[in-house]
Amino acid sequence: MRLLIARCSVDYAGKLAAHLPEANRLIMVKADGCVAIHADGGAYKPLNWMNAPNTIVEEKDDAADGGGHRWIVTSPKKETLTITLHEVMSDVEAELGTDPGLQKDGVEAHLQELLAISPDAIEVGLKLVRREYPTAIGPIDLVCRDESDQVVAIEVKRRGEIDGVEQLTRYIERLKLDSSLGSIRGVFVAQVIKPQAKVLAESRGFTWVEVDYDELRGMKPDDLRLF
Amino acid sequence: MRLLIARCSVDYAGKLAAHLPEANRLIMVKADGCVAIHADGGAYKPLNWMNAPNTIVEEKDDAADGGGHRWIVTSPKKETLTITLHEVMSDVEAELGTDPGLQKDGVEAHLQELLAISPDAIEVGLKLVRREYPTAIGPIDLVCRDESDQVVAIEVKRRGEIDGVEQLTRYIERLKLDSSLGSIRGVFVAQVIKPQAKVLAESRGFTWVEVDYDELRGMKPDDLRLF
DNA sequence: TGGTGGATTTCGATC
DNA sequence: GATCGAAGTCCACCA
Repeated sequence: MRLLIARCSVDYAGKLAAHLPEANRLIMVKADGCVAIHADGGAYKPLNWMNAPNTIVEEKDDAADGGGHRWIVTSPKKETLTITLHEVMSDVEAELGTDPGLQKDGVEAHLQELLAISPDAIEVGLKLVRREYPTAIGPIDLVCRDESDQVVAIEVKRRGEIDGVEQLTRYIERLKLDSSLGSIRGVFVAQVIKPQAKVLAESRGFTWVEVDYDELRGMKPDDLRLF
Repeated sequence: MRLLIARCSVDYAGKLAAHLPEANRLIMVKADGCVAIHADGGAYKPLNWMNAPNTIVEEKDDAADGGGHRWIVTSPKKETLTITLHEVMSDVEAELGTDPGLQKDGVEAHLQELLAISPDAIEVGLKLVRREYPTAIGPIDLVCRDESDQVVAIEVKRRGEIDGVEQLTRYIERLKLDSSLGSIRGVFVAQVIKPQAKVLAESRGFTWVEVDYDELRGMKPDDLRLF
């Protein structure tokens, strides 16, 4: 990884066109050839970047002031990032090696897994029929039967938004084509559900449930915990 | 901005739980207090991060090997990032100042603007009735009338995906409540439309059109160009 | 390799 | 401050 702190200006031409006026910034070049240009603020997203694979050409540029030079980064997809270096304040290079990677716990997949084990957390008496129930337009997160044996289609999200309700709507629509299942109802489950999504769910005749991940995890055997 | 290259291990507890085993990485601390931990590859997204605002506490940690120390980053929202530094290979600090920011050209707003000027690019004979046509569930990008004077509702996206078709569906549904408009049809317009979105659009009775941004821009007066 | 859906999405506009 | 939609989204999974 190479880290350059420099006064620079930048032009990008590719999926759109973008320009950065001259200012002090960090230019990060990773081992895989990807380039990112960071300002001193604004979350983790760089102002401008080029993903790998890239070819980076460094050229002396007499036109640039301060005897500067210029980096031209090009990707196979006709994208170009042009970095004009006006003044380099720092230039550090380091070999980091490959990263063992990130272990995660608490994403949607885990939530779905926990709910498959404990459907009671959604609604008392619910029994799992199938997880990832296949349909022509994609799998339904959970399909259960309630105490009165009615089929219940369940869409699980970490954060419940309007898209999730639309998704559930399409699934239910699809399930209803299969007359052998009897009448079907939908439940929208998430850790947090936005008000608009609640309203849309209700207007579609679905119920919604907000569940607590830590409580759910407390319900399951410890050996399923990652750490 | 402070840039630390170090052998470190990291734990995050917040919206989820995550762990990074010991390895060499870049730790970036920006002026606004946000922290990002980068590996030497993998686009611009860091392995782990904490957005501003944060408080960073550095503590000597006799438990850590190599006489290392530990950074504890906490946000007001009960998130915690714990960075254990085993060995610091480089430590650079620089004042970058505020950034003038990025100028963009070619985003959805520009596409919509261009299509409002040249609806012919969508379909010959189309005439604009209104841009951002208001409805109770949000504005319709473009409402036009075709050569036979039928009302045409148009949803514009940079990239056409299934969500955009759903959006158009809701708008048309809404417009049909207003009987004064007569019969209405929908057109889905984007620079690129995914196959699934094409199929869904057709099944909803909409037509779809892929338009070329550069060609469109060629049609409009030069003074509207940013650069 | 391309399509699809999730994300600690981030970011900006608008209410 | 909450909400909503766009994004050069990134990313993993799966066909």
